[in-house]
This record gives sequence, C-alpha cells and structure tokens, in this order.
Amino acid sequence: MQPSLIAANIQCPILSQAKLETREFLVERSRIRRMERGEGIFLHQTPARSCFVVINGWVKLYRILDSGDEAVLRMHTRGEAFAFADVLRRGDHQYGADAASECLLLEIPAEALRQILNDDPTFGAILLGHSFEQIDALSDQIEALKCQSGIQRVAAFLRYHARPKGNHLFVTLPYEKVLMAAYLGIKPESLSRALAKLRQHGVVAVDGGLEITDQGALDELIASRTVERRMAAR
Amino acid sequence: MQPSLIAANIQCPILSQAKLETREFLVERSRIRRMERGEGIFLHQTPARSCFVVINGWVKLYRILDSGDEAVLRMHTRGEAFAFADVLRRGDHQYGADAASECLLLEIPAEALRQILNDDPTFGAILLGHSFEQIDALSDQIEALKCQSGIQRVAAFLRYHARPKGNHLFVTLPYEKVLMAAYLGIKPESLSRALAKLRQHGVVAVDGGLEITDQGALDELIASRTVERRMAAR
DNA sequence: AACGTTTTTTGATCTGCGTCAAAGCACCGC
DNA sequence: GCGGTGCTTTGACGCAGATCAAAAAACGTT
Repeated sequence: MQPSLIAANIQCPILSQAKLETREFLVERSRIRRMERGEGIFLHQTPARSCFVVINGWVKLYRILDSGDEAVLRMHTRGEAFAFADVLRRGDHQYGADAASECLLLEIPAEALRQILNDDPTFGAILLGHSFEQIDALSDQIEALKCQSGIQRVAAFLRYHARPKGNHLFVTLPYEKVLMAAYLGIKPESLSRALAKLRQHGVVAVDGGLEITDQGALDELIASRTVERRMAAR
Repeated sequence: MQPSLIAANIQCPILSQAKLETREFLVERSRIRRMERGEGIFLHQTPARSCFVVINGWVKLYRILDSGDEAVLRMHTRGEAFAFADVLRRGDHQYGADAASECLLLEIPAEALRQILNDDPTFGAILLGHSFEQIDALSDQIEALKCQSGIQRVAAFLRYHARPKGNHLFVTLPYEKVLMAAYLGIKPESLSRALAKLRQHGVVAVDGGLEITDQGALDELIASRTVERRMAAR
C-alpha cells in the first residue's frame, strides 16, 4: 500500500477529531515507519524529536529501573498516540518505546506538532482530551495494582480484550505472555499458573486464544475480595 | 484571614502561570472552602460541578471497588489541582475526594473554568502542561507498584518527603499511617513492619517524625533488586 | 489525671507470588 | 528430518505481605 493511502486511512481519535487541514498538515510532514518486533523506537531520557501514532501492531512503553527491572507502563495499539507530552515539553522522553510486534507507526516531527498547536487553536483541546484519557487509563491501572490480586488482574485483562464470537466471548492474546505478565506486574510463571486456574472460572483454551464460557464467573472473580477468592479457589 | 487575602496568596502552578486577569477572574468566581479531616468533597461518579485547588492540607482521591476495597489514587497538597478533567469533559467525577486532614480549598465552579478556557487562549496550554505532570506522577506510581517491594516503596516515599534539617534529612509524615499504607498499596501492619525494618537502613524515629541518618543506605535499598534485598535484610 | 476512642504496633499464622531449575513446546533455519 | 533458540509450563521451595487477634501507644475530652 502507498504511504499516502495508508495515511489517509489512519483511524486515530487525535487526528480524526482535528479539522481536515490540521490532519493533512500533520500527515504530510510525517513519515510512516515500519518496525520489526523488538525494535527500539526511542530510549528513555533521550531528546524527544518526534511523537507517534500507532497505525498497526503493538508498542510497549517502559522504563528500566536502577535495579535493572523493567516496568511496562503502557501498551499502545491502533489509533493510539504516544510521546506527545515529551515533545510539547521540549524535553526528554519520560519512557522508552519498543515495537512489541511488527508494527506501522506514523512519526510526527516535533516541529510539525508544535506549529500546528500554534496555528490551530482548536487542536489544544483535542490534545487535552487525549491526555485526560491517558490519566484515566493510568488511574485504572493503579487501582488494579493496589487492590487486586494477580489472578484478578489477569481475569480483568482477558475480559477487557474479549470480543463476542458465536454465543460467548473470545480472547486472542494481543502479545506474548512474557510481555502480558510484565504489563500486569507479575512474573511469567505466575501468569501461566493464573491462566491455568482460570479454567475453574469459565476460561478454556481453544486454538488461537481463550474462550470465556462463563462470563458471570469471571466477573465474580474480578470483583471478589480476598476471603471470597480463597473460597472460590477450592 | 480574609478570603480575599487568602485567595491572593494561593501558590498554585496553574494559577500563577496564568495571566493576571485570568487568575483574578477565576478567584473572584470561586469560593474558599474549609474542610474537616475525613469530610467528603465529592463522590465518585457524581456530576462534576466544580474543580479544586488545594490551598492547605491534604486531599485524598480514591475509588471504592466492587470488592469493597478502597484504592487511593493520588494525594494532593498545597498548590495542587484536581477534578479539572472531570469538569472539562462535562461528565462525572472519575474518583471520590475526601479531606485527609483539615484543609482549605479553592472551589472553582465549572462554568468559570469553561469560560476562561474559551476566553483566554493561553490557558489551555497551562492545563495541558499540568495534565502532563499528572501523567508523570501516575507513571511513577505504576513503575513503583510493578517493580518495587513494599519496603522499597516506603523508603522511596520517605525520601520523597524528606527535607534537609541540620546535617541530615528529616521526614514529617504528611498524614496518618493508615492512609500512607493505602497510598503505597500495602496494609497498615506491613507499613508498620517496614518502618521498623528501615531502622537497619538509616532511618530512626525522633519525636514528630523520622530522621534519615544514612541516605546512601536508603538509596541503596530503593534501587536494589530482590536477591540483594534478601542479603540486606539480614 | 482519668477516661474512652482511635491509631499503631506486635505476634502468630497462612497464602500468593517470586525464585530457581528443569522439562515441554513451538517456531525457525539448515 | 534434525537440532537449534526462544517461549511457556510445571514442580519444589522460600519469602513478602495479608490476615486475624490482641496489646500498646497516642489522642482528645471531660
């Protein structure tokens, strides 16, 4: 597909909410980048020279701690934007970004973003709305990390990614389990055991993914407090 | 003190970055509210009719989960703003807010905020900058929750709140330990034990707070990985 | 000072998850 | 087909932190 064709078909809230000339201005000055799985997009604490929109695939935003551990902060897919804040503050990236799968990105140069924010007075509000959504997503994560057990977070993750298929829900795991575990804040071994235990709560493995045969049971697990969880585990 | 006097002396990045007329416009339409410790400011999922700036004291932003657990999302103090996003989206509050201590708030009515965002084209950028900082703070929390042990988060919390005094650092705990534990995502009992264990890492209790006698030891604990943590605990 | 209330600490016990190690799989190129 | 290499699962074990219970300390009130 031609880059121009791809660009015309990007589905991204930030771009589609903007007026046509703004969208065109940005897309014309951007370039489409194809990344291999595992490829680095930018590093933590390096100058932010562009920001990105995911056209296809999955991007991992992460930090490496002094301890050497990796914290996966967010996972982004089609239509989602990242590094806008870093660019607008004219500073360094607040996290590193890697392609978690093969993916296509729209890379918007810093100057183009800054200029359009100046030229189009309505664009600021769009960015503000977008950053509010980021805050919501991060708040949800914090809520889950502070109050839910690992298995509950796994269950909630599955439910979030589930799509109707036939007469119940079906989940295709969006990326590798190592990554899924890191995002959920648990170890791969724990994720594996959690998925095994979820068979008792209406989650069965079928080829290519997982089937949620008993959504009620899953929801109950997600909303349960520890004592009840203990009972349910028997 | 007169309300007008108090208002003139509010130190808040959002207000002080705004131009004088904007600041005056907002403050004139706002009212100062004094809250007792434990008093509710607004509830989760109720219509957002005002947003707030903390003049003094501590505010807790939280959610109650279906399980009945409480997740403390953020703690805000002097100069910090909250509920701006809820107001601008014309929606419900995304969290509940309580006074965690006796406190003074500037309550800005929704209409005033929306109007000034319309009238002062520079104000949007200030809000955008502010929301970027929120994102940073939330990201830091997620990083800590995913990669650090409870005691490490406690240590980092102390270091963050420590101020120089004499020839080393001193921490006055900003609010009750139950709250501190909830914010850190651990139980009060665990916090108590963590603080006890920190005595081996250069943290001694003195009246009214804690003294950090060995900052190096504390930093080392915060940055250590699990295996090393195990050694250090002996 | 004496009281009741709330907050914090301490103790005993249990469990979820991490760790380490090894085995099972799947996807590759040769 | 074969042997890599990387991902995932399984098993054995240990520790961090939760739970339940009760003591101790801090605080406000009379």
